[in-house]
Amino acid sequence: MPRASKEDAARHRQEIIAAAAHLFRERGIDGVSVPELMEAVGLTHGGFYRHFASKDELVALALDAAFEQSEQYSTEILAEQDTAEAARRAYVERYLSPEHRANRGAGCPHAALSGDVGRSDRKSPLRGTYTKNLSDAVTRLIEMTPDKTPGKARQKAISTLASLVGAMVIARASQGDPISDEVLETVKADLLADQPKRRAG
Amino acid sequence: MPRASKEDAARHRQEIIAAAAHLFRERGIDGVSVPELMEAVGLTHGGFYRHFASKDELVALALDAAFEQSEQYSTEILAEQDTAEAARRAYVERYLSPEHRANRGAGCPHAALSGDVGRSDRKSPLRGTYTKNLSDAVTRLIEMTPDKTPGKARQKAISTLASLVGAMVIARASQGDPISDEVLETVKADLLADQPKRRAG
DNA sequence: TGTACATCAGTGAACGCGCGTTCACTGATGTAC
DNA sequence: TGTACATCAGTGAACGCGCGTTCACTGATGTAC
Repeated sequence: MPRASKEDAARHRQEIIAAAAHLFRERGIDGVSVPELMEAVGLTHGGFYRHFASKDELVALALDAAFEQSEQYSTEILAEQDTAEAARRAYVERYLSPEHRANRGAGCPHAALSGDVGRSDRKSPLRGTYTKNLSDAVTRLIEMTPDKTPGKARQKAISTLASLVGAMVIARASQGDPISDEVLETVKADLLADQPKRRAG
Repeated sequence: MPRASKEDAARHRQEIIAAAAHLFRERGIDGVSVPELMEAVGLTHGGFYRHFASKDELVALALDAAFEQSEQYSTEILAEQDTAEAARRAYVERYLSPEHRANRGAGCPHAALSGDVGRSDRKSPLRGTYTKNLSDAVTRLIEMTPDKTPGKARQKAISTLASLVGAMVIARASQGDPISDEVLETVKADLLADQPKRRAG
């Protein structure tokens, strides 16, 4: 299969990025090799460098793609629900579900790749991609926060994100043990409880 | 340096485990090679297999050592403080500090290694080590929870752990950007707020 | 306590392997006329 | 629209490299007498 058409080549490029976005979340960046990625889309490894200057370049693109997919997902939830409160409830419930725990490759990039990004070089382009998408994730969570007091909504969004990511990371590491389900259920109940968030009396 | 004494050999073994516990947290399990580990304690790589059957065996021992160190740390805090509430406050403040964010290698194993454990083989011995230490961490956090109602205390401990781990993982991935500090500060404030946790009425 | 010898912690070269990357090659695609 | 040729997406062998691991060797340690 020499010389694919422009459209085929463009499609291949997108397929490689999509496969990388999935596989990197599933097995970590170092856990997926260039030959594996190319095989995943039905090509051989040699052609990789017609599309990307290096694996690092693909990593940045794949991280962006993973975040974009994740953003679409939460946008859908927001559109499906009538109120911010309902959207938040639906989001938290799906986020802390056994399905999300099992489905690393299609799940939240924060839960799947924050560890890898946190270890990457301080001036790696991954950092910029990550922080930009972190801010976007917070913004989307603010839209799901009923309390629209500017500062409060942002604080609640950030705390919610931290709880979600922490719970998922812990639940995945302890998967197979009953404590894994307990973590998901407990944090879910905590996040969905009617929290007045101000002093009771 | 052929044939070290029994005591030297035993000390070397502990040094290798300690170096691994530190370096694995800092750079990830795959990010540290056997030659690097041996060099870190002043030996050459060949002698590694007089101490451990494989790198995997060391990984399990190092994970255990990391958790033990972390447990000692929280035991110290508990001993230093007069009340459970003060211990919880001190623990949360130190956990969500810029120092802990910077000091991956000596920090919480949940924040540093949950990702790696979550990706490891489902029947890897790492899993057992992880879940055992997760339960212990929850138990210690229960001791720091003022509300001693059995169920409530455990729920709060689990939620607190998820928030801490999530905040640290996100803060490390976004380190260098102002949002990293914001995450630490916001989650800290949230965890230390006087939360009645029941309906305000 | 002193001597003779076996043990084995540590050395460093070497192993097979898979990694990221390069490159000569192929031949359908895309373009110029 | 048809022909001639340049382009370049994809192939597959090959590169240097570092990985985990093995192994023949060294010589101080530890033991038996």
